Amino acid sequence: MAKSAKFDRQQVIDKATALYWQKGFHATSMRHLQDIVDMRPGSIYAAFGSKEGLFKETLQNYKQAGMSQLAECRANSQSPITALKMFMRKLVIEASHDAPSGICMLAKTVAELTDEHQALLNEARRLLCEMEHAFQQLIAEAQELGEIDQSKDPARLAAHIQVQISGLRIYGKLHAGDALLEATLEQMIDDVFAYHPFSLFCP
Amino acid sequence: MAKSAKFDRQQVIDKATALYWQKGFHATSMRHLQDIVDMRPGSIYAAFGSKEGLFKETLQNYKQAGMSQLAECRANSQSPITALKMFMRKLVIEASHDAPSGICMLAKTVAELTDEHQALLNEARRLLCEMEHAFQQLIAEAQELGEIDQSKDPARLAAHIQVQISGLRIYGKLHAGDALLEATLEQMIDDVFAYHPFSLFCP
DNA sequence: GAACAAATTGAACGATCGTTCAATATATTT
DNA sequence: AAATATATTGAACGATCGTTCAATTTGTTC
Repeated sequence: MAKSAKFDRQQVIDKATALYWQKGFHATSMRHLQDIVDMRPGSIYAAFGSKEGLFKETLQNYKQAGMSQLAECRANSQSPITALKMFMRKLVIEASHDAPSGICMLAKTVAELTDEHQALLNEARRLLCEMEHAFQQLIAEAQELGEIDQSKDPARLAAHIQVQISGLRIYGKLHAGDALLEATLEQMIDDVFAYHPFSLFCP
Repeated sequence: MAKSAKFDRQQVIDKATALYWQKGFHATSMRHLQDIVDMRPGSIYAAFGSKEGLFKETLQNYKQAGMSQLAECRANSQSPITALKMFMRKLVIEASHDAPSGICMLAKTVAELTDEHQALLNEARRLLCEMEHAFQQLIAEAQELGEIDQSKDPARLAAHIQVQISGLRIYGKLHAGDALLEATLEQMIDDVFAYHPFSLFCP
């Protein structure tokens, strides 16, 4: 045995996640990263391998945080649909003020990267698909509880949620600052669950 | 008088648009741009001022092309709703194979940029809002024709379209390569107009 | 065809990029 | 306390970044 690393790996990844999330992969420099996490280049490269390696870990960290939030919403809700709605509100409305970027980090990465960084692009895709799958499970649970028609395809509904979240978050950054933005977003989120394909009463 | 520029400005802007659209603002280098448009740095800077200046022109060019496409859809359709649906299909489905990026260049720019490039970010916002306004006009026309309930707010419906387009295009790049992707996208576009808030029959 | 004006060229600028590595510091083990 | 092993440091690397500008080319005017 010899000395062990003195930095807190999770804290470093959290700080790196915030910076990457805010600026995107290409606009984030290793210099800036070094300042934010207060480590010298050698230490960072020893711990994470490369700019891409660190980015990949932040993507996974971001997804894990999202999963935790979703689980927390479920724990604090009586029904899976209420949980999903609460989760959407957190992402779309709260995140539009506080978060490093109004946009989902995974969606932003999918939008930013090209074949030139296939590995990272695929990782972001994979993680976002896992989020979609978590939505699907929540929807299946809602079907068992009779909150959603059993005949509907949970994968379809999960895809619908995915589309709404991405679209609403882009829309939120597009109209950031507008007086009526929050009310509009609230309304649109409510509508997602009040009408097709989620409503029991509307075909 | 003296000699006039020998390059075709529109051709140059078109090529620059494609590159910026594909790679994003930060990942596009002036070197690469020089190769693509076959001009030396001095000429580019004389004509466009800076990397940001050229990017701004490509944003405007991209929006103009989008407006033309929308007008073409309207000209080839009997109803404004059909035109809107045709436009969405072009953007979401065709663009997912051919286009430099599956994502709308304006939405991608809104997602990518931060306060650090306020001017460009605001320009992308402004242009995307103009697209939204064009949707709104088409929707108002549909209301006059009785295709949509007069009581509904055209701005609301236009916002809904904006959200769907952004969301679907992200979703398309997320699931690029999936066998059933196209069918899913087709279905989702049809559903946008078959149910709330567009349908006459569903509340 | 000489004089002029604008367009084009390409070498070069300083700054910053991601990354490396020999030197040094510091825990743990013997 | 000496030996060992790993972590940390920070200067430095070559490459590339966006941009500039003196020199040159080229078309127009007189």
